[in-house]
Amino acid sequence: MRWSRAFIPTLRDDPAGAEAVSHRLLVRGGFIRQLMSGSYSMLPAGLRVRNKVRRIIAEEIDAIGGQEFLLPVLHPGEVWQRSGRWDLMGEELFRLQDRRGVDHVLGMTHEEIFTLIATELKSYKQLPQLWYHFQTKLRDEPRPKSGLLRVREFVMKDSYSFDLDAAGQAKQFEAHYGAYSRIFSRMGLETVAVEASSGAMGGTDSVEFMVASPAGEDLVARCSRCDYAANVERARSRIPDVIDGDPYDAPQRFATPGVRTIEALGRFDGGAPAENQIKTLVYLADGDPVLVLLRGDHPLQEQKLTDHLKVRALRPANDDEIYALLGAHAGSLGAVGVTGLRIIADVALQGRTAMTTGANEDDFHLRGVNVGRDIGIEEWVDLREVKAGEGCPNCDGELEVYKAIEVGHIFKLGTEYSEAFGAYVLDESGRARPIVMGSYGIGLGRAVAAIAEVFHDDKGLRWPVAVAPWQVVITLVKSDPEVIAAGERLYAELVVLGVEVLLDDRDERPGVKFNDAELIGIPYRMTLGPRSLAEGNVELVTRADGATSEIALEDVVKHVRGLLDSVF
RNA sequence: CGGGACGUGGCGCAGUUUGGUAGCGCGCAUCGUUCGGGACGAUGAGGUCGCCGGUUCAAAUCCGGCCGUCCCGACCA
Repeated sequence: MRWSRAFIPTLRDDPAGAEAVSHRLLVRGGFIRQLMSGSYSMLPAGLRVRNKVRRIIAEEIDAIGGQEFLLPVLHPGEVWQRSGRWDLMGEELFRLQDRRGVDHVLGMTHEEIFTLIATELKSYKQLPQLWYHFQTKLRDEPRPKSGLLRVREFVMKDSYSFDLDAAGQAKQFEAHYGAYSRIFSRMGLETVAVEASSGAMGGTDSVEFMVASPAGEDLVARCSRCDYAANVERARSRIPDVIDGDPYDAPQRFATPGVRTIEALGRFDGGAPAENQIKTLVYLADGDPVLVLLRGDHPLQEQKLTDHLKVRALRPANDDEIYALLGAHAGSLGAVGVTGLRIIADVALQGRTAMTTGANEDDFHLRGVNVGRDIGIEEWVDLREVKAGEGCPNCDGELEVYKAIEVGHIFKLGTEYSEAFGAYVLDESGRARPIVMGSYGIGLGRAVAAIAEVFHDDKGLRWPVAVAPWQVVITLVKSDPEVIAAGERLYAELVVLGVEVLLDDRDERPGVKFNDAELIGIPYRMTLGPRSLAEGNVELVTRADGATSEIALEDVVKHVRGLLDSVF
């Protein structure tokens, strides 16, 4: 491609308001343009990168037995009603009606439609199956952000596995685990596979592939010693026991004027340190009130609570709702003597005695509370959000916590969808069995953005060769006929070799060309000008490290073959 | 949905407080000089000032409503 004919609209200034580095650089480098909130056009350079990512994914999924499909984006609403997700998905699901007033859905994922096709499987002899497609997903995100990292419309590779039993499903899950590791490593991304919450996908087990990045929206807890890693939505940790004071015969009420916070009660004369307090939170789970108890210094991990309750909408109760339920305001709440309300406690409170908590009367607290004796706790659940520095649950190492981008997510779905749609096969004994499913997703745009988040410097992007829009740029430093001729010869040689080359034949000053090449991040630049030409050389500059060398023109082909060996 | 900010040539911004013929930088076009690290000069093209309504002799500027975008939070495979 000749740069003078290519549409690569680079910009000198950052786009207004853009926060994520990848977003700024992808816009400035002429890879993407925003159409509206959470919706982006791919420009030629951007599409070239995305297609590289797409091909890597397709190769690796094909390698584990995948067959490519293409399913529609427009779905009948009835299908989503049958799976139950018409109600479950809430406002994130785009819905519309056709001219006859029939409900439709814009697909946010394709479990339903693939399962519908899987109803044609009739025998265990047809299993296992692994089906996938690359298709646009639409999600009415409440807040799209960070450029391509969180959007309302994006293309995802989603695959679906179909097996006779859990053992077969586990095998396909493992195969995906391996394929995903290879996919991300081929893109240059270092990923950590973490235990994750399955959220609205349902199912039993799920693993996310995470790329450490300050632009990430997830928090990963990872052991520095063993291989334990989990999304904080799921992560557990080991914490030291607290030695409780002498038990009381019964809780003792005392006045705490003006004390409204855990911290204030810690400082209050006659109060208690945070780890000796019980924090009482009131939540509404699909409208039903729930009391949630944690140690005073422990934050609630809301996703853990959502997962435990298996509800759609969870939110903290507001002041009025709290007062109506407990007769006191936040800051003086407690669960002692409360009946008729669902009470869920974090496991760190198990066996604790001589605790202090609110008395459900403003400006009063209780001390000497024995958790097991004085509170009617029905459910003990791990609800605490782990902190960096706490102990690994699996070894004596320590956890670190860092931000990460979720670039892939694999799920064990079980038989939820196959049962809903009647996807059954007959087994060897002639018995009908629901197909055991898995689903596995990678968002193309998010992967591109994640790579950009990792591979950039103050000059712009530095694509790994495997995903670069072009592998080599030939920069003609002067528009002399000899230079142009030499450049075109070199260009032709490389094209024949199968190299993706951009020939910068623009009538621009060298500085502009160098800066643009660095901004869009082409891995190798060959500079050709009168100076090098006189010596029969080209200058080769590696974008990643700035390394510069002179190469004899006749050796270039051989040299490039060596450089790009890995992608040929 | 709560909080905050913004909307002015393709891009980045000033001008709004105090109403009076719309400006700057980059980019773009033509010519000339330059040109191995974002050149310089000259000339020029390009704007419904987000939209609708109101106030006024007069609105980018004041008032009301709406729309859009971004950031923080809530939310979210």
